[in-house]
Amino acid sequence: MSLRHAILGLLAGGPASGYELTKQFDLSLANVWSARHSQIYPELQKMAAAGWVVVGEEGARGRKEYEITAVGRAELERWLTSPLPERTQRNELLLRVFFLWTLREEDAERFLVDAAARAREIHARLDALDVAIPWDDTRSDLMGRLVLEQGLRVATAIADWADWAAEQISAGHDALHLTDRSPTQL
Amino acid sequence: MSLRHAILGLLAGGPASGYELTKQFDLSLANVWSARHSQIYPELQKMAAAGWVVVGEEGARGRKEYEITAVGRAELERWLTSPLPERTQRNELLLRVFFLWTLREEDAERFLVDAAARAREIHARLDALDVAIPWDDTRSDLMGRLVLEQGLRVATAIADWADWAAEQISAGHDALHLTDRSPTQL
DNA sequence: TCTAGCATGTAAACAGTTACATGATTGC
DNA sequence: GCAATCATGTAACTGTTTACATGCTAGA
Repeated sequence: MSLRHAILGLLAGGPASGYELTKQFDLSLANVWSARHSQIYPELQKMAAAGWVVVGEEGARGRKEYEITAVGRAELERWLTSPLPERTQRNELLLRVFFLWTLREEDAERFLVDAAARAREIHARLDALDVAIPWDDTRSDLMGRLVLEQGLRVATAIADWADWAAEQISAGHDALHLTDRSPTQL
Repeated sequence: MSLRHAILGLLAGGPASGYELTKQFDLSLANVWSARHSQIYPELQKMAAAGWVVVGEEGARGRKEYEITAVGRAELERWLTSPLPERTQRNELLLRVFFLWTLREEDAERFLVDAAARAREIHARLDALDVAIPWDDTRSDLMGRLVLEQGLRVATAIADWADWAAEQISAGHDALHLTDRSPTQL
């Protein structure tokens, strides 16, 4: 599970309350990982029980500030240097593309044209973010820029692919007559 | 939820048992969606209760063959033509990159070099798949090729990004001295 | 005969989302 | 006084993984 490590990573940047962590998931981490407060609060309790974090200052309105411990830092490092799990990442866009043969050609093509538009929207949103953020030359901001750059590159790749894919489909419909289906194995 | 729609899509290609569907998730759909038999069997029961599929032939060893119904086909079409949900897709690679500033520079760089190698492995695996599959000119195989092509393009984009990112990190360490961190907002 | 693969299921645990629930404080 | 927002939690439900559990059949 990565949620606890995401929290650990955020706390490595300084102590924070569950409320503040929730906001960081909605802002900083929005494009990379998401978590609701209803998941964060219980997780912080488990992490405290495991000794990865401790409650430091308790402020107004029941505010509890969590700090990362030495054990927590060690766990964060262990996680960062352990091999990435190679589980299949689910991709609903591609799942749908796989079954696009069941639609009429024009609907399949529209799907891909929409997908291209969506990818370009995401690119534009990330571009705007990049401009809006007052990046400095800290190492943490460098990493933020690296993350954003991957977002931009992948969005571009997907937009270009979707354009190309839409063409492949329309190329089929005025040239040869393709049959409806046959069992496939990707 | 997409699992039931993935199953619907597979059954649109012809009737199949839970066992056969499980194999299709492991083979055809491996790069796009995953599901275990322990999720598939109960899901088929729910789909049958909803009238999306029916049990047709029952064969040896308790084999039950499921067929998609007209209701199921309508639901598949509805799903394919409905807007893609825009939930944050979790990305553990980028999550880790975000916290790479907590590592020593050489470890952060190694992380990215490894990420580039991983992306190239994935690319090679997909390339091999492409060659191994006896594609025909059906519409379903066309869609399979589109899916595979996106995999190749995204893998390339990530490999190139990771090379570039590793350079950005090593560029930092012999030039200016970056401070350790400061609050960031991506 | 025995092994591999066919074939189906359930249970427990974990992860994540949505909804419910409550109360304090700051600033207008 | 009231609204916004700070602040924390729990419960119910859905989705996913891992482990448990069982039995049949074809072929070597």
